[in-house]
Amino acid sequence: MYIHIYLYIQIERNTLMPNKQKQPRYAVIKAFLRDKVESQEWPPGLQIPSEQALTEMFSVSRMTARRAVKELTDEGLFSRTPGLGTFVTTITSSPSLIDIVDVVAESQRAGSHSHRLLTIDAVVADEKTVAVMQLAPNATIFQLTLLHLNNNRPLQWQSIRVNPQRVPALMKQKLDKVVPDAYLNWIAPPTSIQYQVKAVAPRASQIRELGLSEETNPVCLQLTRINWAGSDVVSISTMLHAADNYVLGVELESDQ
Amino acid sequence: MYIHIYLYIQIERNTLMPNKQKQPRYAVIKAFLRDKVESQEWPPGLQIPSEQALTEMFSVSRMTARRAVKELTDEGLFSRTPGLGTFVTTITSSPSLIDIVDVVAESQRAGSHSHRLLTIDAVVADEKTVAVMQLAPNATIFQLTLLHLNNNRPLQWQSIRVNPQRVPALMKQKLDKVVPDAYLNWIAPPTSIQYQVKAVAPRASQIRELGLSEETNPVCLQLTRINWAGSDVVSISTMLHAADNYVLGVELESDQ
DNA sequence: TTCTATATATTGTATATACAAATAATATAA
DNA sequence: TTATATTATTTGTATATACAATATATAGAA
Repeated sequence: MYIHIYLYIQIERNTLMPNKQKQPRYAVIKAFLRDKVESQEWPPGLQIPSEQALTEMFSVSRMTARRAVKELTDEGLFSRTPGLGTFVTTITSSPSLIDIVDVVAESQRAGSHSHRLLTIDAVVADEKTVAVMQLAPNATIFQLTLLHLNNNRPLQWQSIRVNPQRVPALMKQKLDKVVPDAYLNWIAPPTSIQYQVKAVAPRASQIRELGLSEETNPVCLQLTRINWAGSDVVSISTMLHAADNYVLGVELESDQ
Repeated sequence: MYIHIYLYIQIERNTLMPNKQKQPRYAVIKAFLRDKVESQEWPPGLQIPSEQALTEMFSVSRMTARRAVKELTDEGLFSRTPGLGTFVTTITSSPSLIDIVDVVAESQRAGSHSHRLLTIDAVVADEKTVAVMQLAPNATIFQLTLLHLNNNRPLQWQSIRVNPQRVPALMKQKLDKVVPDAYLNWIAPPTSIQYQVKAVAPRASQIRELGLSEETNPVCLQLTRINWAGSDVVSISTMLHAADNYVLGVELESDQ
């Protein structure tokens, strides 16, 4: 049965649909295995066929069968133990991840983005910033705050603290024209990024700038982002979003 | 019996070959490549040595060199184009992920967890729940709310809506003894999980149960989690944490 | 010049093979 | 019976090889 389908696709490709690319064999096996798990035909905990068994089932080499199992294992679908076998994972045992959405980048892609520079200063760094950036005590840093807008409506309030040693010419740029993050990423491309997500109550000025109403006990989702270039901290950004506008993860449409 | 042999081998290793844990060759190449990128010797955008070049540099087969590059590519360190080459990625181009921390599981591991069942009812599902769970209109679901405690201090407020078709015997369990999530994962192990993160203002009852002070404009980080078993929604959980106690991502110690 | 074919470099897929390492079951010896 | 040794199964690492697919550079033809 499987072989029949495969040959059919081959013929399709060569005669009728020249653009329909052939699926690699390892991908076929991956799809087979994934379907078994997702359809719950193979429940969590079950041992799946060994590489040798898959090799015979699909008439491929062991390395090809192995690739399919390996990639799904990397995805967290299986767990393997040498000498024992491969097993369907219980999903609670695998860590869950969530995407950090860059709403500003999305707004820029949509062509509806603009921003307003609120403040830009050279200030003496507070203790925490000194510690994170590994600066000398009372060192001066650049601090700017800005408001990102989507279709001229407030989208995100952002504060950026910049390490002047990595971006000395920051104050000379026309940052009301260029988005500061774009300039920073140009001058000092980050090699790693740390994120933190937190719920906070916005300050009065932030309520005003984000256009929130003060009566309804406003709440913001705050992202803090540290950009590293090698072993140096280039910038620390704090980004505030109105809780109603910004949600991380899947849209679920459910209330509390 | 078996265990005795195992321990014996362990001791042999520890005495005769103390630290010499032989690293696989592909791991050596991975470490080499990772160091080049993290030390910024190879900046973002740079083309790295081809598989053939690495093969000669390390006197390994192409498949071994390829494995090193491939795994780092999967991690997001490199991007590859057939016919062109392999390049160090600009980190802004790769999506960022954040771990969803299960504070309840951590508290259980630490042995300091307890919980209090607040309510448990069979109720008529609201429209949104009917839609997500794909139930008949006005279908009955199980709804329970509970408070998780760590060292007898409020940790998380949780509401769970359960699909009775997948967990019919829920109401007969002693859920003041067993954590409901543990029972649900036992009866209907999830095959996939969706998360959502949001900032919310807690309700009066939640403020009281979480032990928050009402004066200070309390704020909570809310996780919503949908557990799937195959194509069925088993449960929808809403979890509330005091903003001060719960942070996703790295601890940064920075304020707004 | 411009277009076209060819060659080259690089990544992607696939096979066949070998041996190492870990686990479990079985056979053997004390 | 009990401890030890052997065997089989399974996953992990590594090599050598072949050909396909893609992008660029180069040489040749119009």
